[in-house]
Amino acid sequence: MLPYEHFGYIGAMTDSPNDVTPDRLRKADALPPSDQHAQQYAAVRNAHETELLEDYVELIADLLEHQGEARSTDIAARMGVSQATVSKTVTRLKSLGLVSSKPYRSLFLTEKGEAMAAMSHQRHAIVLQFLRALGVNDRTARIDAEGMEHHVSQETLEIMQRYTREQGGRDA
Amino acid sequence: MLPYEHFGYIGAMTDSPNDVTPDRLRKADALPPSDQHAQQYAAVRNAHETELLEDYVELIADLLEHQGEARSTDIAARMGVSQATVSKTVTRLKSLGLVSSKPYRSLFLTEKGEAMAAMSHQRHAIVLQFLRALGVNDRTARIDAEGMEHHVSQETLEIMQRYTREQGGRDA
DNA sequence: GCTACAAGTTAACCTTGGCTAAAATACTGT
DNA sequence: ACAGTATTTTAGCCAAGGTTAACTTGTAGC
Ligand SMILES: [Mn+2]
Ligand SMILES: [Mn+2]
Ligand SMILES: [Mn+2]
Ligand SMILES: [Mn+2]
Repeated sequence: MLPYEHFGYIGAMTDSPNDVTPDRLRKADALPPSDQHAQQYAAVRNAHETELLEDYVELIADLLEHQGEARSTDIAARMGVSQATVSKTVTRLKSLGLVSSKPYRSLFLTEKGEAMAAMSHQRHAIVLQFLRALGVNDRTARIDAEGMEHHVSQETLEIMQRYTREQGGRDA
Repeated sequence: MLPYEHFGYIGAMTDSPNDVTPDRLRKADALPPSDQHAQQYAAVRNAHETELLEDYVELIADLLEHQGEARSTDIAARMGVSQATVSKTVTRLKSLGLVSSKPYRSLFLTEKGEAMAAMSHQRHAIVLQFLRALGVNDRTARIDAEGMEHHVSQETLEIMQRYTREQGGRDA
C-alpha cells in the first residue's frame, strides 16, 4: 500500500562522485542541537493540528463565494472523502466555533471561521503564486501549495511575496 | 489550546483597497474542477501517510552517522516525544521492513530503510538550501523545511535545486 | 400530498500518533 | 556480583481522520 517499494529518484541528483563541495556547505550537515531539533518537529506537529480545519474553512468560504452555498456533498466531492467524514469534521468545526449550521442545512462560517478562512486563503495564494513565479507548472503548483501552505512561516511568506512581485513583471 | 483565537496577520498584506489587479491574475481565483481539486487533497493525505516514517529513518541515519548508534532515547529527545511513542513507531517501522533491531538494543536501517533515508535526506537538503538561498534565516528555514519537504514534487525540487545553484554563487 | 431520490447524520469500526504509568531489561560502579 | 540507574517495552488511555452501512430528513415531480 505504501510507496517506497522501489526508488527511481536517487542517483539522478545525488552529490556528484568527485565531490568538490566547499567546507562551508559541508559542515552544515551536522545535527542541530537536540532542543532546537525537537522544536522543528514540534512546529510540524503543531501545523498538522490545524491543517485540515484551515482547508475546510477555506473551502467553505470559496463555495459560499462561488456557488452561493456550501453543501456538504460538494465538500465531500471536492475533498475526495465520504460524506460521513465531512459530517464528522463539520461537527468538530462547529464545536470549535468556526462553523455554524442547522442540521440538514447548508454551512456558514462564524466570524472566527471567516477570519481563519481569510488568513488561510491569503497564505495559500501567496504560496501558489510564488510557485508559479518560480516556473512550476500550474497543476503541480496547486498540488504542492495545498500541502506546503501549512508549513510556511511568516518570514518565508514575506520573502515569497517579494519574489513573486519582482519576478512577476519579468515574464508570465 | 488551538491558535486562531486572535489574528494579527491580516490587513498587513491583504489585497490593497483600490485594487488594480489585472484580470489575468484575478480569474485564477476560481475553484479548480472538482476532480482535480480532490486530487490535490488526496496528494496531501498521501504525503501525510509517509511523513513520519521518513523523518524517523532520516533521523536514524543521521544518528548512525554522527553518533555511531541510534538509541531510542536520543530519538525521543530529538523528536520531542516520549520514549513510549518512539517504541511504538519503531515497531511500525520494523513491521514495514524499514528498521531492524533486537529488543532493548540499538536500531539499524534495512536496505529499504536506507534507501528511504537517503531520498528523504536529499530532498530535505534541497528544500533547506533553497530556503536559505532565498534569504530565509537559518533557524526559520530549518523549521519550514521540516514540514515542507514532504509536500514538494519532483518538478519543484528540480526548480529549487537550479535556483539554489544559480543564486548560490551570487553571495552567501 | 405521495413517492422517490438526494443529501445529511449516526453507529460501528479501523489506523495513526500522541500520552502516562508500570514492568522488564541492560548497564555501571563499587 | 549485585544495587541502583538508565533504557526500553508494554498496557491502557485518548483524539483525529478515515471507512461502510443503515437510518433520517429534505426536496422535486407527478
Ligand atoms: Mn489552503
Ligand atoms: Mn491545504
Ligand atoms: Mn526530513
Ligand atoms: Mn520532515
